[in-house]
Amino acid sequence: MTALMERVILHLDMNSYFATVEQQAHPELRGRPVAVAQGRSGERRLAIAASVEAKARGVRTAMRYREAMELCPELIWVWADHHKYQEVSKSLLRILSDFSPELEIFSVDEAFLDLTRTRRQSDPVAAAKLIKSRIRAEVGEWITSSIGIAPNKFLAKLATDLFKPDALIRIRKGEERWLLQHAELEDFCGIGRRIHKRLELLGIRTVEDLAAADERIVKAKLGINGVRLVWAARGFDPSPLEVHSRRKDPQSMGHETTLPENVFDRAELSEILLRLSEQVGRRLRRGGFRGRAIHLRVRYADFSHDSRRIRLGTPTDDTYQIFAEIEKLFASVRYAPVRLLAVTAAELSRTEWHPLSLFPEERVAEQVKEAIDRVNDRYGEFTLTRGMIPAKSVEKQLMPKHFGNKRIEF
DNA sequence: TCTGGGGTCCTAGGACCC
DNA sequence: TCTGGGGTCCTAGGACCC
Repeated sequence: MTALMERVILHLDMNSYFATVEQQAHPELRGRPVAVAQGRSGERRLAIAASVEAKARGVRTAMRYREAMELCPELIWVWADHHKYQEVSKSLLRILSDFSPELEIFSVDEAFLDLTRTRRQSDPVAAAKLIKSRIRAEVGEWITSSIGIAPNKFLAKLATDLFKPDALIRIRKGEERWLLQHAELEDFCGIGRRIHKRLELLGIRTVEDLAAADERIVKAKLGINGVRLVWAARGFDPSPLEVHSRRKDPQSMGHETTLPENVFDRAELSEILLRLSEQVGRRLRRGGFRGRAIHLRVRYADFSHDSRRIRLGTPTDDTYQIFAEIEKLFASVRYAPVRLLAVTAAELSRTEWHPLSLFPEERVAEQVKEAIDRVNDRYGEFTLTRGMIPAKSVEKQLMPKHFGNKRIEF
């Protein structure tokens, strides 16, 4: 009975990933405190990763520039290069896929591997050692990883998280309690600040409390996720791997930006929304998707936020249609200084092949869109951008009011 | 204690229909 | 007409992850 076969799940987590990739790429950074920066220059810059040397000085992920510099004045800042991290990630995944085809990409620096039905199943620790050494040899000596092995995903990840960095730990069936005794509720994947607070209100303060909790009560208060947490506290997690090669299409595509300073001016905010709509539209077209729902999110200076969503009659990948919807949504939100804007397309579907439109103006619009995308693919984002008019007929419906006179006639 | 940018999933409640 | 119950669709928002 295969159902009774003990699962062997391996979880891989890269140590200080972005920072070690930078140290690998730039030898002069090795052994020195490095922070990988994202966001705007100045006060709103933020460390999204820190090297072990920086962490030793108290610098942590998601720390602001000023605070990090106070803790570690000789901190070296490097701007994040996500393209590079993605490329390195690909070589990691190539190594992992040599060990099992059942591979789930959890994030740019984390993955699950199911060894249950492979020849590695009998000695997963040897496999893990081999994975770690191959990463060092083939990706870079500075790139280190942690690996946890357990009968399910939850325990494998918990093991990695509890024993990193540079960990290699195996939890066998029967050893779940031992691992869970080392864990706090905050260590659980799925328990953030809010859930932790709500559990506390139920009198649940430890992993033991959670394991002993009445499922029905937790479900009433926290829904289905609460039940999953109770199971997890008992060492049980039935969730399957979301295998990469069978992975579902994305559910949504979005872009957001935190403004260098708070903005009140609607016209200025509209321009930013147009740029975000363009980024979303381009990504949809490049990926061959269209979105049926368009979603706007606004974060205000005081950190409160509004969100608005609209469902379209037919899915779209058109920048100007996305923007037209976003403008309508934007008209319905509060009028207050804005800190962040986000545009997302959801309910994605694959773009169907369609014969060239019968209507000349639509055909022109399609060709113009493709031409713009080609130019931007080649010369970079926003080489050709607003001010472009797809076609006169389209212009009437879709061109925003404040486009001004930067027009190119086709 | 207010941190960026990319996502995922779940739930409450209103609108609408029969 | 203001009265039931059930179902579905839709939006806003909450919470989590890295």
